[in-house]
Amino acid sequence: MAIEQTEEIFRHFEKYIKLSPILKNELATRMVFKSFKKGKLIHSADTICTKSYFIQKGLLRIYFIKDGKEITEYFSAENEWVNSPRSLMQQKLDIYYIDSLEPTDCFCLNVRDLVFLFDNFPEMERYARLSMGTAFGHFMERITSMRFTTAKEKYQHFCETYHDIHHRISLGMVSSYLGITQETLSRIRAEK
Amino acid sequence: MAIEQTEEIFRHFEKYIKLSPILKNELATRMVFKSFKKGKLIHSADTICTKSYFIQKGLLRIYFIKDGKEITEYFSAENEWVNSPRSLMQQKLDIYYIDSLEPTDCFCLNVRDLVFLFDNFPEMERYARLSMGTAFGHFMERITSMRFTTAKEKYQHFCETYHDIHHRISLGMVSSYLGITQETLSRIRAEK
DNA sequence: AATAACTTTTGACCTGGATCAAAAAATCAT
DNA sequence: ATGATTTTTTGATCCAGGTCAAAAGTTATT
Repeated sequence: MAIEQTEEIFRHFEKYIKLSPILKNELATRMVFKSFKKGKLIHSADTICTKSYFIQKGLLRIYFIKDGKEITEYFSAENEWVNSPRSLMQQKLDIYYIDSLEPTDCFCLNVRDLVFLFDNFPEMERYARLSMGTAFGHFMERITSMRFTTAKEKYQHFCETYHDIHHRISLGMVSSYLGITQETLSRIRAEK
Repeated sequence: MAIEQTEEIFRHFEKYIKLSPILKNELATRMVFKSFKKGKLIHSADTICTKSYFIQKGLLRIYFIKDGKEITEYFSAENEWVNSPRSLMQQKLDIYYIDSLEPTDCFCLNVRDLVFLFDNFPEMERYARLSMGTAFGHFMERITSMRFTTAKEKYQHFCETYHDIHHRISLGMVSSYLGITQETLSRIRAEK
């Protein structure tokens, strides 16, 4: 991959670890740049996940299907990794689908390269541990926000968490993310 | 710490990584065995968390206080690590308290030793990454179980998740964990 | 054992948000 | 552009679970 495109993702890594020139080179060699147009299915639940995507620009949705309806698990935007976590790490099937809500540019690493990097660069293990810690904190906040809060408070929390992208996402996707109905969310939005 | 007591925790590590004799020795040297009687406050929100506890036997609760009431974030029992995650990792204050719901025996590692182990044993980084992955999966399941489920289904999911300990925990603590009222939980339990 | 201090259960009532239905608005395809 | 499809809004009704209150049961203290 052209080394000039890697600045952003390297900056992301360097929030957590120092990148040696050797590791930078290994990363740049292994990452593949990919563009998806809006509405593309990037990963399906009936395949094992073999790739992890780092979003440079765009917006993806991770969802599963319950009673025939798509339920949003979460959204991912710029500077975040996206994959089907259990499927990727344990190389088995899981319930999640991933699609693009906007035209999206990604860096893509396949599972063999990930394993290589973890096996040969301890700092990659550290990066993964620390960045997962950050994600963990967000999950705990989300769990807190889902108990003991009204639908309106849930929506407000959502707008804070996804402040710069909440207006790019359709009503139905947001409502299933929050665990409320479309109708209720529509009324909440109307009332101010 | 006496090396004979470490069998269980070593077995836990070895679910994820291979332990070299050197690492075993470092762990055994640094871990301190601690016993808490029931009802002891193990960590308070007004201190920075400096220790991580691995439960050998017993039951701990992680909670925070909202509107003067204790809200259970989660429970931890045998073979699990307990700490105030963000407080421990970032050495800053966070909202969580930890107390013992039963007499509890733990292995205790302080933050300096943790840092030493992470700095000197890449396999510890890997262990942390992989075991966090497991915890992550549980959180995702919990989030799913909290949306689109009735109070009864939430309680059933709780009983499955904490199958061998759900009867050891008081009503109020369970209901705040689930985000329902005590009264509702009492009625659910009564009805069969 | 008696008293005090929690914890759980039971009852009566009320409300936030679900459900069902259909109109209005926005987006897409030819 | 024009009709077709999808998304959002609005309305009417209903019920799961919240709130408040008080009784019953448990556990701890002297």
